[in-house]
Amino acid sequence: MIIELDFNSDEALYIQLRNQIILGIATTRLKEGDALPSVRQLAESVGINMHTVNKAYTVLKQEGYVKVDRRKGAVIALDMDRMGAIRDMKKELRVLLARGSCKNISREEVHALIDEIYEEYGGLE
Amino acid sequence: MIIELDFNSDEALYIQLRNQIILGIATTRLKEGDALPSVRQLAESVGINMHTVNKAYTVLKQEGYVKVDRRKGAVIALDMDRMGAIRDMKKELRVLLARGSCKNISREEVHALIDEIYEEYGGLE
DNA sequence: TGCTCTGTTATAATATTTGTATAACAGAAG
DNA sequence: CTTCTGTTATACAAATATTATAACAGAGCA
Repeated sequence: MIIELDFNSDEALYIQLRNQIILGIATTRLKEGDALPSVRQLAESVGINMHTVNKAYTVLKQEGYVKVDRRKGAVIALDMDRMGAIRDMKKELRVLLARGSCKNISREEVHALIDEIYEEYGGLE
Repeated sequence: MIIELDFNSDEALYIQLRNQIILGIATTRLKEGDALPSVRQLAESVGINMHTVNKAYTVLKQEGYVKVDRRKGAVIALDMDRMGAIRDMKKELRVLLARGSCKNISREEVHALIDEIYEEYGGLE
């Protein structure tokens, strides 16, 4: 999987990494059981420090997207805490929708946006 | 408007402030033209430093939610950059939906969540 | 005029976060 | 026995977040 970082972004590098890997899982480019590159390997290929990659992997582990095997490295392994995930999503949606509402983005437009994104990534379903 | 901060949150205080004010606008507790408390006043009432409040106001200004008048203080004034707002929302939704998708949250469930939030705040429409 | 309120600006100090840099360790694979 | 994993322990630099004082100009008001 190709990973690209924006070094001028205000988003931390390890967060960008995390997000891209989650996107990869959602779009089935990464599947349950797939191994991620080793921290050193990915660090070198992207041009950042090993610890930054390690931090991304640690976050992914804590959030239930990968399990880390000392021999194989990080492996996609989804832990289904649906309740927690829904709670988190709702909390973030509240602010996101409020921002949209202030900018005259209607409820219908938000629904449409979501459908658009689901169609962008055919595999996201 | 009552503002409460979580000092144990991993969210920066000025971001929490920003979010609560945006929520206030979306739920019509704050309306166009309403004045926010002065930086010193709000800082004291919440128990934080003046500069932290000032930073929140500065961000709100940059993002087009308030205008700052030297005599009246910060006043709700929405600048309608719908295109920009939609672009921002879409970008954030992509990651949010991907996270949900990994946790087996369906497209329909996301739609339902959004409707739930809109109904929570009757005034958000 | 003088007092008080606004945001603004300028420093400074401190703590936390982010990212990098080396280095070493234990466990597993070959 | 070498090489690959992740993990851990430091250390350091840079940026960010928060607090702390202090002063300034403009406006409101008595």
